[in-house]
Amino acid sequence: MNLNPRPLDANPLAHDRVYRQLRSRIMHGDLPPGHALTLRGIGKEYEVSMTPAREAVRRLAAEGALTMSTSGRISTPELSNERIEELAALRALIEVELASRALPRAHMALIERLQTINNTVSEAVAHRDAVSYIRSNLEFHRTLYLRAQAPAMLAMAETVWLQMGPTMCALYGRLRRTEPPHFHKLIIAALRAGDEPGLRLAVRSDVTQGLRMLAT
Amino acid sequence: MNLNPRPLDANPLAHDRVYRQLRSRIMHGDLPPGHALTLRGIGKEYEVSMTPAREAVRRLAAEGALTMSTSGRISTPELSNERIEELAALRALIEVELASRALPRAHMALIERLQTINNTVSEAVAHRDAVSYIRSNLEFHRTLYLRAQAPAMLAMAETVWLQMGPTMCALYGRLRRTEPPHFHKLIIAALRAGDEPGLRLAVRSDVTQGLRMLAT
DNA sequence: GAAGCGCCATTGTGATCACAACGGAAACAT
DNA sequence: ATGTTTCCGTTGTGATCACAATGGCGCTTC
Repeated sequence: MNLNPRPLDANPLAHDRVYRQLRSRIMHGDLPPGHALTLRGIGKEYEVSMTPAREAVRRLAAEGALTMSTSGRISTPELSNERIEELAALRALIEVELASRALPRAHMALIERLQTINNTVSEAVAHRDAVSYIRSNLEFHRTLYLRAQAPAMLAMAETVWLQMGPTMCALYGRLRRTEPPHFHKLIIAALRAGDEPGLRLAVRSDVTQGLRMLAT
Repeated sequence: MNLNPRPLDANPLAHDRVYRQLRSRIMHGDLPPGHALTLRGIGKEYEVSMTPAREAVRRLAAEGALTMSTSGRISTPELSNERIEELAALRALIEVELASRALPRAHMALIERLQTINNTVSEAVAHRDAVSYIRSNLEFHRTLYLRAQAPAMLAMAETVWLQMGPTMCALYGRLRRTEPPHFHKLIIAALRAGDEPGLRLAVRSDVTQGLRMLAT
């Protein structure tokens, strides 16, 4: 019998560890757009050789989280306004569907968890903590969408988040206003009421609102 | 001045060449679901070492075109019915949007090209040529969506096609009926008439029709 | 005949190295 | 001062190798 020789939650593979840590940094806005990376630099930072670093970079590049110049140089993407609009439209399409699918499965415990996460979002906004804001905002959305039981769709949504990570970094770095997350409250209210059209509108508004700030 | 030392359309990089050829084979249904691949086998087939083969495989795995077992074994994905339903829903969401964005830019030359491609689709169906059918069907959709000028959305749509490639292979391999592509004609008619709601419905129907056949 | 067991060829992983191309800066010329 | 050229350090690419884990196959046993 297979006595679980590998603890699935603690994968020791180097390339996977590098991938996950880099991905987290990019998605959460640690790296500004156009930031250059090198395979040897990544390898040194995570104490691995070039090989796993290359695999992690290649994987992230395939997801659009990193771009490679024609000569192979690695950097975070600098998105054009047209591409930002596209990604926002994709967020709206996919996340509205995910929210809609999560609605019938949303019970009280989930709504309370969202409430708690949203308090963290509010605190982050009040303290002008950009990193904490991005992280808790994504956690809010992911917690809701996990209930949709649609892993392929969720993966697509996360890919879009990943691509927008550096741009979000640049945005919230120069953002000074402190606004409470109004649309999150609408989302929670629609969930409580079981109001599907209202939920779709609230999610769409929340996603689109971010776009307006990104338009340069 | 830079005298274009590298012809961009003839990239000699080995890993990219392997990636493109494998991707094409997968998307066009050359490989059945669950088909196993090995790095050394790929390297031998394309006359490269394991390193470029690994990069190509890693990239395809990141796009969902290949799956890797916990021990790293490589194979084409065997999709569950739930995942097929998800992917079909994603196709509907994204492709309807792409078609809608292409509509205002669709001029007569494009419609005639679609007509020509659709004739090839019909011939493939009549001859029960599964490979030709999948290829020309994808070309039909891609030709339309290219007009949307939305590369990020098109990339997402192609990623979904890629994930469904092996499943389509299994489906059309055992499909015996010969049906003319009815919804393609509706799409062309809606394009001619500038009928946006009709176009959305036709694209959604065309995508969903495939799902019904895939449901086991 | 079927289930359990052990062995070994096969496979992915990661490190290292040689190499060619790129990019930036310094040096030069105008 | 500006534009050009040269040059070298840096970077990605691909090949090769050692290694550990895996999984299939044949053998054993009941």
